[in-house]
Amino acid sequence: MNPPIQEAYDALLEKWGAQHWWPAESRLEMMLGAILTQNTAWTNVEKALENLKSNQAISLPALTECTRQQLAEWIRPAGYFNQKAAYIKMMVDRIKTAFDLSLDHLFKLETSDLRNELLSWKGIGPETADSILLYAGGRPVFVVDAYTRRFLTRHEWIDERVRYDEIARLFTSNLPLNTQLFNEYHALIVQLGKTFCKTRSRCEACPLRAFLPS
DNA sequence: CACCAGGCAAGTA
DNA sequence: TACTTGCATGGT
Repeated sequence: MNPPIQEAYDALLEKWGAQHWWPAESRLEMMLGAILTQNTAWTNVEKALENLKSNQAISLPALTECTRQQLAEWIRPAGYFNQKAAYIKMMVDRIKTAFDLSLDHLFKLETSDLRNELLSWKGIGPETADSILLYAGGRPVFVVDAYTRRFLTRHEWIDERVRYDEIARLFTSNLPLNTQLFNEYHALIVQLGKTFCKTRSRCEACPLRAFLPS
């Protein structure tokens, strides 16, 4: 079947309006948040980012100079702090050696080259890479996360074992290739996931209830 | 108490 | 390729 991708977006936007993501003041903060929020509640990420801000640590030079142990302490509330501190350190090292410690240089890469570059960094998988491409790079790339997969399977628009890239293609092939549209759609899916779709029960207030299977 | 949250890497078969 | 496990905090 051909899922009502555009109609679902219209219903979500009607319900909640524009979300204006990503909640970050800079590309670097966005990238840090993308790593910190992996399998982690955003409220915990906010605490970690506050720690970094109060220590003036959201800058490439500061992240280069601090120790991995110090960084791990700052981001402790976000969980997996040893792994994530190592990932952030490796990211900054790579930006230093290959891009002169400049995000401007990094983001000059063409989209598919930039995606491959990000995916080559340990700790950056498809969702994190695509989040950075969309929300820090402004590229028309669709982000697929656990909420996206859940709402699609609940509505029986995909089988449970469909791969990441195929889910992304479901959106990119049924919508205009527009960065702002993909930005809002992903943000609205997260809003949906945080609010509904937590149980299998039908909810009267769900903006997508009209699309649920009978 | 158990379960979950805006994943990913590494190991095994 | 398909599955399993470790990583860790804070809220419900």
